[in-house]
Amino acid sequence: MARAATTTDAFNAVAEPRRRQILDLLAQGERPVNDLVVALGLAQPQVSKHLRVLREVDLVRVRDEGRHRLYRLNAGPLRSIHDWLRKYEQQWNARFDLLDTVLADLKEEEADGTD
Amino acid sequence: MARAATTTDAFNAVAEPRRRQILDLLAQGERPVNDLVVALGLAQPQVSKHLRVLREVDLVRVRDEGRHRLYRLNAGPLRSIHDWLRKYEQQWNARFDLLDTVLADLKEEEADGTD
DNA sequence: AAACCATATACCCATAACGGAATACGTCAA
DNA sequence: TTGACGTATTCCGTTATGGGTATATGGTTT
Repeated sequence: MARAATTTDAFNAVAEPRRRQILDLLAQGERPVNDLVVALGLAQPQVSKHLRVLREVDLVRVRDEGRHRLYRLNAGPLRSIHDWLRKYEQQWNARFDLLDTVLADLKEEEADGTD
Repeated sequence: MARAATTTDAFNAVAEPRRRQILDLLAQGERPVNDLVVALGLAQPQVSKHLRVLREVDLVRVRDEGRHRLYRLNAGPLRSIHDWLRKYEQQWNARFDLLDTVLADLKEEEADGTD
């Protein structure tokens, strides 16, 4: 088997930095493709392809306006990532390693009676 | 160019479900590889390979204990994901779509005077 | 030293990514 | 209708994935 498709879920879709940039831009409001092309400095086909991936995991929605296609953010699927991360929130400060060390030190002192 | 390596950053490392499972297991405490093998129902080499990826992005740390290698979680790098997500937290309820719709409706009514 | 246990690495395969370039499609203007 | 514009799709090449299986490495016990 190969790596899971980028369209599998939000985790995979968002692993690509350009796609995060696109979402960041769309967070400011609806935009046509060409706006994104300019803002990202990417070729238009690549942008369209990234948008397709984002559409497939429902991170963006489209609306046709004449010959333009206006993309907008749909942040909902990001919630699954946030939910998964929640259980780690208390651990990022690496406090636990520190705590371990401190506790070990205390235990030693207590055991050998050193000041 | 191909997809960014899984070892590029936490985003890519964590896109693989098995690796998230591994982190979930390690969240409960330090464990030797074989524990994970049993818990995941995966073959040992695959687990070692996933652990390598997680080590390379510093999401896990290792400690040698005789012939065992005890892996433990290092949640720090997850923070970068959380930080990126933060700007979207207020948008998950899709309230903005709703707002768009309402505003559009109001505009229409205002324009054509139809009740 | 030999046998054994725990883990890591090497090699193979099928799959798909991403960027580039060319082109197809759909809408609007003249 | 023809042409221009905005966007999507197709095809290509390079790269690396993740699982499978075999094997290497390192520590422990006898």
